[in-house]
Amino acid sequence: MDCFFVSVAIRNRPDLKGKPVAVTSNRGAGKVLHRPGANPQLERQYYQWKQSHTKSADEDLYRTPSQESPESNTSGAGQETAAPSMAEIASCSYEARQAGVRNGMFFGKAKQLCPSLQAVPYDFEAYKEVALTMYETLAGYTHDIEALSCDELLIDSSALLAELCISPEELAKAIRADIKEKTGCCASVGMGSNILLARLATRKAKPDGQHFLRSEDVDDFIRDLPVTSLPGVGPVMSRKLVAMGVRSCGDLQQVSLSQLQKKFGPRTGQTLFRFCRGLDDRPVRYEKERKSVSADMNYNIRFTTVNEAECFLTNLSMEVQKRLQEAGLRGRRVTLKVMVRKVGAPQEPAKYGGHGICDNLARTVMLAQSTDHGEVIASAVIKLFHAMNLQVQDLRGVGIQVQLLDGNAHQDSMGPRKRSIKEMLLDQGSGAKSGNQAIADITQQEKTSTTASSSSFPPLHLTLPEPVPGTSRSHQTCRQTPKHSRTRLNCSIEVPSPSQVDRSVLEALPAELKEQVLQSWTKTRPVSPPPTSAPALYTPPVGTLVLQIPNHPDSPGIVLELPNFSQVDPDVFAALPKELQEELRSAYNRGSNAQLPAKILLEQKNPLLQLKESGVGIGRMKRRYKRKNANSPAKKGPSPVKRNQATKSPAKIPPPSIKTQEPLSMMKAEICPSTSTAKSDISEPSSKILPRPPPTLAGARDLTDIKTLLREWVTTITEPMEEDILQVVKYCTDLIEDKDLEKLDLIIKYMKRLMKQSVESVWSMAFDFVLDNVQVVLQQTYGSTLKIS
DNA sequence: ATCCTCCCCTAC
DNA sequence: TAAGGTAGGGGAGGAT
Ligand SMILES: [Mg+2]
Ligand SMILES: [Mg+2]
Ligand SMILES: [Mg+2]
Repeated sequence: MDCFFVSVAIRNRPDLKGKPVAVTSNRGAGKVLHRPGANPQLERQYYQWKQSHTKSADEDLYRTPSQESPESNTSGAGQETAAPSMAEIASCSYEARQAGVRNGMFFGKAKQLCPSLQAVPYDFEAYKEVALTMYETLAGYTHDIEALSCDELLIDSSALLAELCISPEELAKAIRADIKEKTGCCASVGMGSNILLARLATRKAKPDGQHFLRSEDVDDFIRDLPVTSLPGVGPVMSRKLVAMGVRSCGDLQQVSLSQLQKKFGPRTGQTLFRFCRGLDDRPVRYEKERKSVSADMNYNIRFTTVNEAECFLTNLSMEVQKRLQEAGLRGRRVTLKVMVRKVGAPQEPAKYGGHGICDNLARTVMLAQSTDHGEVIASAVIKLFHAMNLQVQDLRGVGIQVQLLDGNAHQDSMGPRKRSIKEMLLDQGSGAKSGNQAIADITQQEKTSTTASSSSFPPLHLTLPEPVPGTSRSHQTCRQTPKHSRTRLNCSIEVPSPSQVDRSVLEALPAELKEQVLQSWTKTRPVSPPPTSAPALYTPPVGTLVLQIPNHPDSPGIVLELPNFSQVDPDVFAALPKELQEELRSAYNRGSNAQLPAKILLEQKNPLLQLKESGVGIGRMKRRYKRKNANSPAKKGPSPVKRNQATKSPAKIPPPSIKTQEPLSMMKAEICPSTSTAKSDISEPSSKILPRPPPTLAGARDLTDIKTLLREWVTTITEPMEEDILQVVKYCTDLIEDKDLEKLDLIIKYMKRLMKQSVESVWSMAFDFVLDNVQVVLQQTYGSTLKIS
């Protein structure tokens, strides 16, 4: 479904139809008050730099469609008061796309591209209603449905087509008309003989269309598709493929299976090999067992004390408890995932409350038995949290996951009752795969007026299909068993009584829930159950759609597991890599994720040591890198920045003194109580008032020292680490703040000489990165930039 | 070999 | 201000 949110939003806004529209939290102008010191370019350029320098040799290269558009406005500089809004666009209309607007784009930038862009707010209740109506409508045709998201689903239509004796096109047409009538939104339908082809066809069908990709046309169709069209091929794999000279599916067909498997692993290699030929034997899975339940919050995470963090973890655990219980699940494995401000990244990212540039870490623990209790989860994650030894004030995101869910867990014995039934069915279904079935992938798009009342069920004459998909056999067999056997199957999962059939089925807006979780930790009220706001209506199991079968009002009904809503239109992420979202997840964090050696644990418990190290902000991290590198085939030499810091003795606890004595300079804010010491005097907010010592880079302050450091850095290392580059940027911008432009100028020039003449082009790019950021800050601060000869 | 853990990547 | 969520697949590398 593209622009689902927009389609829903303009259902009742005929004035907006045909206009560029975006769903976003920013209302209107696309400008916000400028926050001094915010440097929106840093994160963007960091990402771009990363992207280009990981792109291996090939340069010119393929860029994924829709990924590029000229932007880079360094503007916004002149205006003291207004900065472009960094609210993300969750969904935008096709008219907006025409102007270059993309899902995931910042609203401020979108406004520049498309000044007439209209912002409309989220409306989760309406999404629920439309999604529900759409599923209800389709369930009137068949139950051979796999729900992919609130706006997208698969239908195994083989049985239905056989039964109705109509063509796929006719079916698609009928379905689309029906959905449009009932929801006021348009749906697109793609059809093919397997899931892959149906999906590819859907892409072609959009917007507001349908396409049947016939088997005999597949070869010609697929040959010229970019590899990114294939499911499972995103930006990273695309780059890897491009590096091998593979850009299109046709190119990919030329690569041998063994080569693909060698490069991407046995499973992924095989999938690539098959997909690029249009082959796919995955069955449509009517019931998928959920494998994990989780809750994450990666914005507005700012803690100053361990207690706050623990409190938040507790509340988040309660949220997970709630989701587990709503789903009727329990799990035995708990994972804590955190985002931690990357060393060298700004304390506050340009985006308000955003997580900025981070490292991701995750730790997992096995429970004695499965649980759905928030307290148990909380105690587990708090232990994990302490084992991670983080600086609480650098925490930027937290997530808790529960896995190995009851009923899913056992591979062999027990648990499988539900499973084996399903697999039996699926086996039969997939056995029929070879047949002529069509799988439809429904997509909703546009919206007109009428809102379908979700109450009245269509007295459809369409007969329900056989419970078992596909098999061309048995016309009669199925005829008798239809809904009944399927219903029984579903009953084994969860059948709320038919009375609640109507709404409140899909999950509530996560944002609201999170808001409360956030509120509650603020109040440092440790145990109180999370204020389940709006406990208003009774809610049947989350994500479950209960449907009454048309001509059988007294049947128990069927249950479709619907995917949860996330906060954004599912399409957002398709266009997202360009924006900051993906930057976070992308790869660069090798090495920083290693488990902390026991020794570090000791250090952390020593407040004195901790203080010193955190004063510079990189000591602790550096040691981690170092140690990791020592164990694994090191690719890069140690960074002089590191070495200067504290890494002298690789294995021993470093003498607490060494380099760290004076320069507690630039990262005042980091000089905070240690993480693990439960109590420690707090001295932070006052830091702004203190006179600021001159900026330093890894402890070096004098020009000569800086130069020496830089020279050592560039000459002894083949590939700079991101965090070191960020350190340099930080240092340079500190110089600007310190008004020491003369020094800045000298250093920039020195760096240019060093880095631009390096044989490694990475260094040249690193310089560009640094310079770009320096210029942006200069522009913002002084309205002009540095001239570099 | 097979598992387990810690990721990364991708879809929506 | 902004509200950057949720889930699954699978690879790398170590443990068994
Ligand atoms: Mg979609
Ligand atoms: Mg937004
Ligand atoms: Mg793809």
